[in-house]
Amino acid sequence: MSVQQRRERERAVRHELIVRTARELAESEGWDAITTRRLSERIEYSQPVLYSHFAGKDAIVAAVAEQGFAELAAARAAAGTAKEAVVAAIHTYLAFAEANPALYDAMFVLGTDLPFAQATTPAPLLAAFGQLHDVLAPLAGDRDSGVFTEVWWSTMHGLVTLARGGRIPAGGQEQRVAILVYQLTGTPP
Amino acid sequence: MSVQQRRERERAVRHELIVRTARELAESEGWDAITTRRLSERIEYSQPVLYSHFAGKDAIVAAVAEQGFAELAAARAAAGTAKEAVVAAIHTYLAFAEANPALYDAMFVLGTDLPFAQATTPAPLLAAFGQLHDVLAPLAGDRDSGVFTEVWWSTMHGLVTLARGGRIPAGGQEQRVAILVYQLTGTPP
DNA sequence: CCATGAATCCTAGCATCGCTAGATATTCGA
DNA sequence: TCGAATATCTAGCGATGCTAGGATTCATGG
Repeated sequence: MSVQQRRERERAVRHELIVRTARELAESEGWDAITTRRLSERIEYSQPVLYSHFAGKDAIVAAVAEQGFAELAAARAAAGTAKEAVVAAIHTYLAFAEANPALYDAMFVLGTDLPFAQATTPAPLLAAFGQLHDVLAPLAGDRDSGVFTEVWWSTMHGLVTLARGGRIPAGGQEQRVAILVYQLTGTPP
Repeated sequence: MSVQQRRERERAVRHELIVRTARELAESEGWDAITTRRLSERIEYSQPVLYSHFAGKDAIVAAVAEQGFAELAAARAAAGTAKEAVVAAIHTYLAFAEANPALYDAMFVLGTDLPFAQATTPAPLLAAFGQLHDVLAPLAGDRDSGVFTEVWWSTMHGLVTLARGGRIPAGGQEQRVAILVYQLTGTPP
């Protein structure tokens, strides 16, 4: 039985190698540059090996995305007052997106058929949304805190994607965050 | 000289045919289903004809996007009070995105190398942003109205893309708009 | 009215893509 | 040490965006 265990261990290592390599490659050259051939070359295996681990390229992207959900959930910022918590959460979110653009795309832009807000939604994703909810809920007033969170998440997501696509100047995010905080808390940051 | 004029006219007609067909095809089957072969078959010309009109597939998408900018700018809503104008603008924007998902993607999601907020930015795009700015500026208070507009545009864009990707339930947009209006104007819609 | 030159368009092909079938090499148990 | 099962690779399929070069059409000058 030990043989099989070793093999499963080796498979798991290679599985992780594929995900890590895909992420590194995407982060350095963008998802468009990720082809199964280049990826297989990087991990020093042939193409079909990828398909013994994943159903297809989309599944690899999804695996990278899931890593991202876990990391985003883990990037919990230190919380002081309610307002400080909101400011910290916003900066954490935007910094995460800026530091890991390809990862962010895998999570929130690509693969529009991920199971979100469903029974099969990945736990780390629920955790990440839950953290944002916890921080924003105190500011919701008499409005539904879940919908309230969705709206402000949309704002942050819009800021990230519009800035990344060059639709709004990439440089002015601080000013926008200031307005965001003002709008949320009623006072400047 | 008349011959050349007729030819230019025919070229313009075919140019418009390509853009219109690409848009229809994208709207009915999604941009992923748009290939140069399928597109050329639809217009009943061979593939290379496309390249005599456009530098490549991206340029065709960009041409479709530019149509969208013009239409969005033309979809100016009737304005009453400042608040009514804001509510109308939000609904106009979201309705536009919902009615023309592929067009919206061409405008704001695909082709991240479009010239936005630059000297070469298409005039209809500036017009569309300017209209949004005119509506939102009265609510900006002491904050920069341009940045203020960018933030709320980001919110709407986030609502559109997250809902389209299934990240937030597609059904609850009305509730989110209500919160959006409340947050902007201080009173429920 | 015809031949010539240019403009126009299409056939055929290239490199690359995601993915897969069948052959080959490797490894383990008896 | 040998046979069987497992693991991996080579080779290839259909489809992609895009392009070169030949064929066809067409206006024009004699």
